[in-house]
Amino acid sequence: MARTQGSHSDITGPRVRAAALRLFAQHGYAAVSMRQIAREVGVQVGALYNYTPDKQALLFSLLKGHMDDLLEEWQAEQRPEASRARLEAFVRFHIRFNLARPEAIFISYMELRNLTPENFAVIEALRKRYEGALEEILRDGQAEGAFSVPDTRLASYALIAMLTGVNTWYRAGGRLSIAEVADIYWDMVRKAVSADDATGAPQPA
Amino acid sequence: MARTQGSHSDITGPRVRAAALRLFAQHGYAAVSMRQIAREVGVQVGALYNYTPDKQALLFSLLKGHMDDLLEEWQAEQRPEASRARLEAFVRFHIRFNLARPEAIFISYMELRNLTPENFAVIEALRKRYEGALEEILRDGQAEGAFSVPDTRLASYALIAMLTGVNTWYRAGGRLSIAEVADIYWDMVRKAVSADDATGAPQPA
DNA sequence: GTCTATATCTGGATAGAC
DNA sequence: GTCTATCCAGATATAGAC
Repeated sequence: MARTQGSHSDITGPRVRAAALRLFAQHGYAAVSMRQIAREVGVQVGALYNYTPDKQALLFSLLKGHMDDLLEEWQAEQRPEASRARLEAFVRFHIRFNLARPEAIFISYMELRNLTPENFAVIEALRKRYEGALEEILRDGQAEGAFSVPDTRLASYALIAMLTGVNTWYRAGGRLSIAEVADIYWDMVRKAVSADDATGAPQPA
Repeated sequence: MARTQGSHSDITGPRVRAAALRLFAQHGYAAVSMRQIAREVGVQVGALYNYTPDKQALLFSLLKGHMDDLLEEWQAEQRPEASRARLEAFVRFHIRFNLARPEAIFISYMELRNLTPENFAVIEALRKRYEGALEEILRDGQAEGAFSVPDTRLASYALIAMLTGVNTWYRAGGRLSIAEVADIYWDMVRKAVSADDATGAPQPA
């Protein structure tokens, strides 16, 4: 910081992205100025334009990189398994992945409307691909009779929302480890998609 | 629109709030200018300041009014019933209430960080009161043996997130009515909090 | 690659006439 | 209560020296 001259292209680029990610997550894209980002990096504002053509491209690059990571890591997780095991893997992967990068997750949900229409379409397509993976698991399990999920589309929306919600309250160093949280959520998911005999009827106390 | 003079305090006030709600929901608080709001209402910018001391107060007023409505309507819904019936009432109320005012719900989640710390504390306290109502239902049901929810705090977060997520995909005039959506979500919630015998063991196909 | 300086624009908010 | 005009701060982005 407070450096006044010199060339550091190798490290400045990542620092610009890191600063933008942090500031966008904290204050919101529209509320963050290029001056703020420059100050955080420790350069003058003009220098930022060596690394991004404009502010919009910076946001898009962060979101695109995040979605690419997500799809790549989920691909690497794939095993040929029964639906129930695949669903459990999805639940645990989603929670673990999201909690490892809360800022990227946050801007991925909050800043979609600040993308240009073209950029939005790209991100949206990737998001649908990921969420489609969950729906496919539910469809397969329903077909096999492992789950009782009459509307797999709605169920996939419901489960994604529930799992993603972990990021709104989880704080590292709290009462529960990530694995414990995943255990509890998996238990709820497992029951939510299961067949039971209590439909409508009151349960025995 | 395009009107150039005259006094309309009785109607301009609500129109300012309506325009702000719509624009904040669509573009985000930070991205919307007072000039845009004025244009939407059909007045000049200076006139807005007859109805709000500043832009921040306008946002706070919208969020506060929304939370007051929410808590008031939920109170009116209360009946002395068994936990299971109270949970069902919560699920149906939450979905119905949220789908009736998507813009207010949207800014209530997206614009919290654009409140001043004092204003944020007020809204946050009201939100906690509402979410606490759900947790209380879960605690009661757990104590009565009607539910199997080891961690009522986490379960309340999970269910709230799942239910609130409806607003991200539901569109009026689509395949399902609000009541049908509520039926499907209630079915998942009911199972998620129920006791079952499949813990860990694979189910018969 | 970074700096300083600047062009150009838009923002929130206010003053005073009507 | 609304309008017009304006202040002033801050925004994105660029130009040209080093």
